Amino acid sequence: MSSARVGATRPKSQIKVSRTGMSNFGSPRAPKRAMSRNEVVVGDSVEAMLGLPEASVDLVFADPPYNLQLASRLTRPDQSVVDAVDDDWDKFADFAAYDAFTRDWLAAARRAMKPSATIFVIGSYHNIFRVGAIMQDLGFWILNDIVWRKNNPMPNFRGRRFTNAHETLIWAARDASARNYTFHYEALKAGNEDCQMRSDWLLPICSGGERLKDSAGRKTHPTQKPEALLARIILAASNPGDLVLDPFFGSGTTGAVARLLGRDYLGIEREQTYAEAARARIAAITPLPAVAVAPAPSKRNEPRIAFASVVEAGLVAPGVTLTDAKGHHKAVVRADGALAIGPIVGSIHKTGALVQGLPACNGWTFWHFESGAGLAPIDELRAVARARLRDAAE
Amino acid sequence: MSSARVGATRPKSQIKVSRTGMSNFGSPRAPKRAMSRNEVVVGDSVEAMLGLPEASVDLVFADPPYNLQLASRLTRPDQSVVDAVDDDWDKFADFAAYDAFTRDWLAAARRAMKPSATIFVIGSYHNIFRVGAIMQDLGFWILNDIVWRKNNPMPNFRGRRFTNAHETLIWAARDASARNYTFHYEALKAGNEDCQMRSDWLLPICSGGERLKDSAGRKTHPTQKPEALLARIILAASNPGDLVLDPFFGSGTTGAVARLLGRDYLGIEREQTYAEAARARIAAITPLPAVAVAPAPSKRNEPRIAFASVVEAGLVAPGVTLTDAKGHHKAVVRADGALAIGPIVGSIHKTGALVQGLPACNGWTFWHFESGAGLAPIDELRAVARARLRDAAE
DNA sequence: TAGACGCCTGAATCTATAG
DNA sequence: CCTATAGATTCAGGCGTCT
Repeated sequence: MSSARVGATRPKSQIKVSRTGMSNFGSPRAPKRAMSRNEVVVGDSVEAMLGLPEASVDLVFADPPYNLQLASRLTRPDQSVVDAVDDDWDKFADFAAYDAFTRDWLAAARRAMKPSATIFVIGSYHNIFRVGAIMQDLGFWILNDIVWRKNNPMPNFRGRRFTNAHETLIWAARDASARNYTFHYEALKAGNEDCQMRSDWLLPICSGGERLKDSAGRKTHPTQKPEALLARIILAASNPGDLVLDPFFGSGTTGAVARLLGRDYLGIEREQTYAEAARARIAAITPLPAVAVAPAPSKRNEPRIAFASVVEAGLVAPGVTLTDAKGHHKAVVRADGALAIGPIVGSIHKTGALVQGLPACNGWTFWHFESGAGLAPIDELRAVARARLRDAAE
Repeated sequence: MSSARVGATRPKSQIKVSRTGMSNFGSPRAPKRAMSRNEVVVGDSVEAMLGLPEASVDLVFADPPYNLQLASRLTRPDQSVVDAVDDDWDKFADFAAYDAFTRDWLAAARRAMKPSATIFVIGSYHNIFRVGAIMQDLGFWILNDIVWRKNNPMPNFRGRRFTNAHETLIWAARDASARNYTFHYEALKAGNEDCQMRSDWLLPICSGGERLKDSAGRKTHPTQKPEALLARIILAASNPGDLVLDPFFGSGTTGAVARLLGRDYLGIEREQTYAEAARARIAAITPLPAVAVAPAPSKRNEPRIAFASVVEAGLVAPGVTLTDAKGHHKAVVRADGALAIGPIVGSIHKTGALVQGLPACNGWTFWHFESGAGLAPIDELRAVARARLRDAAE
């Protein structure tokens, strides 16, 4: 079981952290080396991703430069100066240059993704529309756009716009045909008052003790993302032991949360200073015990059981009459696992659909048997069969 | 005053509603005719917009086809069929065709916009990224992206994605240099618990009595937008008497709300059926009285008053000493309306900035005078001067 | 020690007008 | 176009200090 790889089985001292920069990453023509995990590579994102084996990554989180195009300085009403993102890495000559940059890194990320992998890209209105269009052009299949609503955003100081109170994430599969991507629907629902998790997430910005600062108290990275955001992403769309790639690693939130949650990570960061801060940050993380991060069991992942095997196992005898919950419809269990309604014979699903006049029906929940304590769905018999299957496997 | 044009001054019988289709709208070479208002034009959006005078529109709301790319029909868990958008107007051969369509209508809309006009475009993840990128390419300047959070979205029936619980609006000015666009910041703030309006709006979807239905109970239009959404947009970004253009008029929500709020509208709609439903809907609207829709007064729009004129009016005598709210700093009023601090002479703003060591200062709120009932800001004297100005004008 | 109070800060495309 | 100047403009939360 993959979650056995986390926690106590992977003591801190065995975490390999490369201090050699990007020496292992050459041009695309360089021989492919074995997959490296749990490293922070210092270097260019595109080059580094092209050095990875194709189809080797389970999940990508990317927080690319936003291309903010800030013209002048901004002061608060009290005349204090807003510490804006004016770093060189956020400067692009024009939209064409930003688009070319975006196409390059997205194509390289897509190449490294397994066919079942998905990608999350975060951005603001300055860049997210270009990013999304290019993703569609490259063949990514958008699954959702997600809104990170900030409960404590910076206000609009001039009163000329709406408070910019959110950022946007695009969640996409590698291809339109991908049907086997990881999405822990049930776990998210269980953790959300038993309601489906929506596309709008309310989370505070990264501040307080979580925010990395240097010895002088200045923030280490201007755009550090909150761990809660990464935790939701990683829990939703990956399994323990999966490899999470972050091509714009920055302060390393992705790596810190991946390690906490028993996932492997691979970070790429151009700035040596950020990479070093990220390594130290991640090294200080104690992974959660495996039991805390094991994927919740979900109906979808349960082994499939034929009704025939329920009959074969003696859990219900051939000849027994099943009914719907209200006893309106009746059908007889056949020895081959089909049901008979008079001359009509069909699966539990087909017969259930037939008597209701519907195109489809889940027979496991529609048909009931007399359990001794009243009517019960035959799904309960399936649960017993599954439990026996598990016992036999151990 | 422009708001005098609304309400009782414009009785229902005078609303001109064209029943002649797009006969007045020819090729761009056709002679420009007088601006038409409060009409629903049946025809192609691009052609109709190119027939409008340049720079004639104050606000654009556009709800273009979303290019949903639905592959097959979707059923709910109870097997009922979801009534999806599968109309011909939402079918495009590929992204290139959708992009070309989008460029055309956005360029035509931009041409019709006054330099001070703004545009709202609504979409979902299927199309909004392409729309936003093309808007930037055409020279629109994005002011905000706005998230319409639905408190009652359709659930995700397959449990393979997050509930798609929002749609995205892009709010943009015609040009990056536009500084004089309409934005009723104070009114929005006053209606939002005295907090600035954020970029995430929580509104229910259009249902119940608001939803247009035909005699058989089928919804008239598959994507009718809620009036509350349009009301917020129109109230935020237009003034009474302004012209609001909607190139994809559909069921006419834009027109109905514009008429209610004392704005003029111009709707363009390709389908005769929708246009007729929209006309009937709008005709049934009674505009609100002018006083209900008059723009709230804002400090920004008050006439400018020089401190010299406050002195000349005898509201404060030369030689009087002003202080800040805590009495730490002192300055003497000069006969010419400047302040003196020892040998230093400057405006109320410059001297206020100087004593605080700040680059700027609002002298009206910084400097105080002895009012008899304690210290009061000289802004109160300005208010008196303004009131006298108003009285004199009447 | 708990609460009051003030200071600081966050991915920001953040003014209007006169001359 | 430009420059100079008037003057309008912020919310939530963390943290340190004071009472």
